[in-house]
Amino acid sequence: MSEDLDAVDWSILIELQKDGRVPITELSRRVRLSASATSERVRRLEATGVITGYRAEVDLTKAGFAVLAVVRLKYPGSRHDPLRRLLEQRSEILECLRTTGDDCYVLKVAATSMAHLELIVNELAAFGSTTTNVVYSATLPYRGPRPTRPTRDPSTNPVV
Amino acid sequence: MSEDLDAVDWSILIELQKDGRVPITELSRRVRLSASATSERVRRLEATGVITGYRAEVDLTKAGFAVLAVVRLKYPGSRHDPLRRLLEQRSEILECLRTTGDDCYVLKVAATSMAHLELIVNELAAFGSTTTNVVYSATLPYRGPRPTRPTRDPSTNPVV
DNA sequence: GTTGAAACCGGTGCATG
DNA sequence: CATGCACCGGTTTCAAC
Repeated sequence: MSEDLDAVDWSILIELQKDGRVPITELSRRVRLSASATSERVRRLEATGVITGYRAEVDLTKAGFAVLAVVRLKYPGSRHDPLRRLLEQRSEILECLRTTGDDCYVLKVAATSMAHLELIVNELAAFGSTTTNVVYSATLPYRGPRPTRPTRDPSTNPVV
Repeated sequence: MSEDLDAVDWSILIELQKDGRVPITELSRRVRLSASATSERVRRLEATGVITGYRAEVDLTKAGFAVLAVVRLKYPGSRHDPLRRLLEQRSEILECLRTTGDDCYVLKVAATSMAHLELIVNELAAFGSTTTNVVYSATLPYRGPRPTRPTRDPSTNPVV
């Protein structure tokens, strides 16, 4: 399920997450590797699915979405198809995570106005009770994963 | 604050959000525009900040993060600097949104194991009470914004 | 893993309509 | 905004080490 990544692989991932369009020649300089070796590493990261793709990042406000909200949905039923259909139709729903806990789903919703947000939340409320938090600002905008130094915490005991 | 985007601009944004590396020539075919006009549009979207950048997308599981969680933080104090410092240090925290409501912050945390997650949550708990939901799966993985047809909902009244 | 050289695209700039 | 062309930079592939 998970791939073995060495320090160089991580360097490459960090650079490509910062700028998905750096030329291989420039990337190879930054990771201190030859262009051909760098190229091969990137090809491998793509082939093994570590890199799932390259995307342009769009500023929500500039694109007309003045309101961002996190909506939690408590979904009593077990029939999840109707919700899936709503996710398809409603492009304002940017992300939907199924989670443990009382709230089965956590959604990220972009709206052009509070009235617009109300509309979406109304549609979601048809499925269960919702809790909405409007986002003031991204204290930390989404960033991709970075390597972890192996940690050993003495206060934490094994599960079994 | 927000830029005026016509249908062609949105076509371009949709394509570049799907594949941030499509050649201009291919992109121009998809949006049915000449290469030079397409190039100029893209340049403008970048210059006005609608497109904030291009990023490689990394699969969390393949990168060794078996556990993803949404952590909400109820932060009683008003001194937010210590939290900012933690966000800097802890690369496992992928995103942090400041929101309205009882929970001041919503964070996305990637961990290699439940023990690892516990470690991070312990650190966050130093700031306030936390609520953690572990993610089963992304019912809808993050997707960027798409255009909205102007909606007029009769059941919704103006704010003032 | 490195280096170097070739062939191939793709992007940019410009002129024209 | 479309078309065509020349120029240049980056990529890919291949060799040899």
